[in-house]
Amino acid sequence: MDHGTRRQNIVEKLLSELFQGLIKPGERLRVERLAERYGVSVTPIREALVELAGLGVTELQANRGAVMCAFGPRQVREICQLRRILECEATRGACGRIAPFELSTLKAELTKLAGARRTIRWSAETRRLDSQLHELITERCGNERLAYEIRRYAVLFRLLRDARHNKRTARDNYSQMDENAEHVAIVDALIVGDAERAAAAMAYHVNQSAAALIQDLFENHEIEADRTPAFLQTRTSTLAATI
Amino acid sequence: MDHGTRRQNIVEKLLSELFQGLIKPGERLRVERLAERYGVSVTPIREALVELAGLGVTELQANRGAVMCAFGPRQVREICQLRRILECEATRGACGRIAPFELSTLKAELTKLAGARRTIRWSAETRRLDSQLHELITERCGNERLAYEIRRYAVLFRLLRDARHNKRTARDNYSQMDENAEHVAIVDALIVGDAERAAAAMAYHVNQSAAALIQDLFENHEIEADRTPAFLQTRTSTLAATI
DNA sequence: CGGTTTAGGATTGTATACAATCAATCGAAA
DNA sequence: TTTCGATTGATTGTATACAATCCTAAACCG
Repeated sequence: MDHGTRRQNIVEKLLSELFQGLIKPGERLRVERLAERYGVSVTPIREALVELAGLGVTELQANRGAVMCAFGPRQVREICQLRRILECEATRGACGRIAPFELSTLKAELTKLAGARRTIRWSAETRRLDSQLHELITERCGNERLAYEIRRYAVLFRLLRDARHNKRTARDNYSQMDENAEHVAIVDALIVGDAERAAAAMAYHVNQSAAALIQDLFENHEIEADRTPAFLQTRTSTLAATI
Repeated sequence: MDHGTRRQNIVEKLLSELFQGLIKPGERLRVERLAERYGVSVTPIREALVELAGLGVTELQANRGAVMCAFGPRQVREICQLRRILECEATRGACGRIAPFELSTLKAELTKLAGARRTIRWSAETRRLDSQLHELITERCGNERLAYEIRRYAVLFRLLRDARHNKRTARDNYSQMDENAEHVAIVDALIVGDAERAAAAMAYHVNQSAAALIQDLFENHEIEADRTPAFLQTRTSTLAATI
């Protein structure tokens, strides 16, 4: 039935459970237990853990198995920061590599949507155009490897968004700031060929969605002190060791 | 003996062989053959292939195994471009997070080395300080995930440098432009806290080493036309399909 | 009483056996 | 002759059996 796709399925399931808080950071992932939980043997489980380690969400310790890495607001922020770095560079690269025709078509759809009533259909269309814009920029960025890394992170991002969706109540589902305006800003800059402005618009857009993500996923979460203080306070001990 | 580390060993060996041109792009990697070649069973081979797929050097096709991805000047350039993106951002982040004491110590070593005679010992010291600077910036960049990705790419980069070293004749081993000067420029900018100048210096440094790498690895290679032409020439057909 | 050591169980890592899938070839019918 | 389908061989993906390693804890000596 699913012969040949078990590893990928398990990767997605484990990621999803992690993002929903069902697996706690530091928890050991025992292959046998996971195998019986998902109704498969340990082989695809092990391979999934290797893949997850490549994504930086599990740590493989030799002869000691896999443990979940930390996951909280800070980690989400870091994921989004990395996504911002990658997508901004892709936007710069894509500038001048996308036909004006494509851009104007996209812009027309976006502006039409920006003025439309906010229904379920509107929300779905917004997400569709979001994916379309990001994928267009990714595939035209001129650097296959950059595109590959962006897609790797897109998986993480999509599952984070799903986790957010599961957690959210239906109340303010459409109250988010208008993504379409942010998209139009990106497209406008691409149309006139201003790479830096396009990158800046993309940075703003990614930061906005990052903030919304963290807000909804961890709104009742204890505030963690990750505004790192001046280096001298915390680094003194390590300084003595490294110098 | 090497119980628990076989996967990693095989990852490194396969990467090394790829970078030396012993495995051709598009070639299918049959697990059985690799298993007997390396004297292990197929299990660690399979896991290594999963990990390599995460690094973007193999492609896993469901029920059809793994094939080597393309590898040439273009791919090396893309790897280096990504490294530049990551390390530049890390440099920005590390600005203000490294104690002046550490920076001045490092600068003293670098300047001393810049004036020294170019012996084998000089070369080794240069590489040592190169690693030290990059690792310092990486671990202080303030973003654990960014650091993780940089280290992932550092593996690729180290093996590329090794492959270059194997290919190089002994002749002009030290004729490279002075890396130490580039390092001093980075450190200087960090000392005065100018994040953008530090990032620019890092960009220059990474680009220089990328050029040297490509030069030595592919000097007799056919020039490939990857200065992508205006989009309209090659993209016309796909345009019709996607719009 | 404290520290070291050494069985025991639990868990991982590796090898191997088996099932599912794919590609290629052969053959038969249109 | 060409095209469609079945068959077969090769190869992958999965399950399971076994070996190596780690963690715990109790026994043993100082």
